Amino acid sequence: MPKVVDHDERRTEIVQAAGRLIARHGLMAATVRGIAAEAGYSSGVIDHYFADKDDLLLQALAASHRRISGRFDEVTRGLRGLDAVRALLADNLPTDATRCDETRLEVQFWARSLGDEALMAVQRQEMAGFRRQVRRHLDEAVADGETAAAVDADDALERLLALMDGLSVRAVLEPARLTAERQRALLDEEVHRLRR
Amino acid sequence: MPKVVDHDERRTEIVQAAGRLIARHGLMAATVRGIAAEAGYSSGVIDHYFADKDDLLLQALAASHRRISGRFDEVTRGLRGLDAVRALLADNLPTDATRCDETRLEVQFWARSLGDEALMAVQRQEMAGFRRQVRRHLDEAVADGETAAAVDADDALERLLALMDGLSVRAVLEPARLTAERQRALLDEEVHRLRR
Amino acid sequence: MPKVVDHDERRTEIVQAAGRLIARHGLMAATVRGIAAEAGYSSGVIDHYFADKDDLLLQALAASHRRISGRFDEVTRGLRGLDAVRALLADNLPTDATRCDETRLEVQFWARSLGDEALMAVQRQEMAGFRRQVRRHLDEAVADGETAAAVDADDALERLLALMDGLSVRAVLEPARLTAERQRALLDEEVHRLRR
Amino acid sequence: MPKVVDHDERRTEIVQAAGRLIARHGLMAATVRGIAAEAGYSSGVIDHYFADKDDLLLQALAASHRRISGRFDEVTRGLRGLDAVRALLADNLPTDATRCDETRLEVQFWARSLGDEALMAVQRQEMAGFRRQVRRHLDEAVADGETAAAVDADDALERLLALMDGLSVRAVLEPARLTAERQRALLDEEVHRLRR
DNA sequence: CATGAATGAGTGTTCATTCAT
DNA sequence: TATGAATGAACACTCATTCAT
Repeated sequence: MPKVVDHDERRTEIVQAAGRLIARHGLMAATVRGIAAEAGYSSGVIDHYFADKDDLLLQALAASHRRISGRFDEVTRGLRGLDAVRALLADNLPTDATRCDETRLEVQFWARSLGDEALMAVQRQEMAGFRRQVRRHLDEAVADGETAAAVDADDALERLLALMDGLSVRAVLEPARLTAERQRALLDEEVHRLRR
Repeated sequence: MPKVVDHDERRTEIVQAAGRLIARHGLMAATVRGIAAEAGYSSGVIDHYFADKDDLLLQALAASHRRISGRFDEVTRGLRGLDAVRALLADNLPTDATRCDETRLEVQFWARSLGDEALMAVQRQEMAGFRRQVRRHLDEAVADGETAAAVDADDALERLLALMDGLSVRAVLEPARLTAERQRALLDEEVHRLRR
Repeated sequence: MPKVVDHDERRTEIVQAAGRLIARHGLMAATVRGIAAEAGYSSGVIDHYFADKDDLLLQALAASHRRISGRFDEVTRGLRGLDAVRALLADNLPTDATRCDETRLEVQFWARSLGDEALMAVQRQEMAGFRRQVRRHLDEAVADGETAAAVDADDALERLLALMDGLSVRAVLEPARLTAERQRALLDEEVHRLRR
Repeated sequence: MPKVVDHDERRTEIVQAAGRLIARHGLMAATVRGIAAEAGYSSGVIDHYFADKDDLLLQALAASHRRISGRFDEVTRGLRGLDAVRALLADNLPTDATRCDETRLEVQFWARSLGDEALMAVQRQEMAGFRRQVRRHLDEAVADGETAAAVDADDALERLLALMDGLSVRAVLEPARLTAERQRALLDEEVHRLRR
């Protein structure tokens, strides 16, 4: 009778351990041994649950993205149009420990993607998903007549996403200068400008 | 009479080779052997010109920053206020091969800085320098009565820099979506909004 | 169930391999790769059992010293006073293959200690331990009235230890000239002179 | 017209620089670059005056031995028999900075010789020369009726040399414990015992 | 004659990977 | 299933050596 182990649960444990390490010390410091130790296992266990290290890292990225998108319904509940847009973008800013970890992890993978085509392809898919979400709510705003006539949805979307990413990266590089409140205020102001 | 070699020129040669490798394949792929080979030398040559790999990498970052700031005078020549602000920010966008390399390299060092306090300190200093430059021209704009009354210079500065960084990172991650023209148009629009 | 390996036994195995290499070809020739090969393993195995090469080398020295002091009880069993002194000193002379290796290893570490303060400190502690052992038996001899009245224990101790070291180093440098018998005879004569 | 350089003088300069480095920091730390720098030259100069590094090191050893034997006439002037023996041996003890350097260098080469047959052969020749010197004076002592009847010249010689080497190595390993006076006193006592 | 640029083999070390248990 | 022993390639770095100038 084999030992009963919840395979998925174990994978999740390890993936989260990897995520913590990447977020806190960077991809360079995220060794197989380190990740296994962080998860409370020995290094060999990685072999059971992942094809190789790249597989594990990719799953750590996917898990972070899943966690983020898992909050979408919650943060946009009852909202539509610009309010929903603002909620989505604000939720992505590194305004607390969890979101800082997410941003820091994201920046690590941005860097790695630039030298890894396969990873880049994954990243683009993930980004496209988020873009569609925001776009949908932006279209609602236009349809609802919430936005000024001069507002071009394509431009607005692109600028908002860029602002979100720019604020995110600067906030994790200089947390002292960009407090959570400041980040939100700067983003809110940008959204506010779209209103008629 | 010793072999005639311009020490600084050779350093520059190697630093640029390092820069190319970092920009194209990432810091992870930038090995001492690889950099030496890219420069056309054997690995041992690094020992002559740099204290260690970290020294070389730091100089590659510094060289990229020097190159960027070396263009400041040129791009802002004859300009002041918002025109100068726009020129500075636009010059930093990855709108051509050179600037793409600069941005890609920068993203690599962002990631590494998040796990390396010493590097982070260097990065912050460098960022502060650029910030001051932009700020100076923004203050000119305010002094010249170029900006709308409601414009807060601190907020404007922060948002512009965030937008620049966000556009930059998005552009190198998805060059097909964010053409040079698009980047500049989005930035220009943001600057334009500051005007009275 | 993990692969069953006696961790300490494996360490000992590698430490002994290191000891052999050091004794036979010197510290300079004792590379990590060479030691691992001598032990019958690949180079990476060192990483499992030792913090670094210095740790391994230090353990090789400590093991040699432990081996030597492990014989103390045996060689002095039933002896006291000058007989015990002679037994201790004679046991340290390079009079057989094992003791030659021990002496050759010791000379390697003498040399290294002269350029390495940390190692020197370790060496001095170890030497002090042996000195105390001999001293204890010398004091017995004095207390038992075994020694001549003119004998100063401090001087006798120092001269005996110096003679032992001098014979040892000469014997490994010129094994043909200083046979085991000769070494013992020279030492015995020196001990004999202490008697009343 | 070629630059006029005293070839031998330059060699001597470099050899002495090597000797200083070996004595102070050990053979391991005596790099070609370091030796050249200590001598005030660039590393390439070694190539002009020495076949290779081993050649240079060997000459550093030879120079130290020449220096020592160069003092023989002086220290034995007007002396014969046991007085000359004592003078020769005492002159070899590490009783001042110069002689400490000589001893420290010697210990380095003892260690290296144990793993290098060619060097060992050289060392044995050098040691034989010193041995003959001491032996000659010891024979004088016997011929002069200076020694006790029971004294065997072979044994006495061997023990004196061993004592000298043992005191030397212990003195450089623990300079605080074995002062110059102590070394000389211990040696004198041993010589004294030979007298009738 | 002297320099120091350049080489490349060798070093200690790290680490993803494999696999017997 | 989980361990951690073992591997071996890759890494940064050191250094004796060569040689154009």
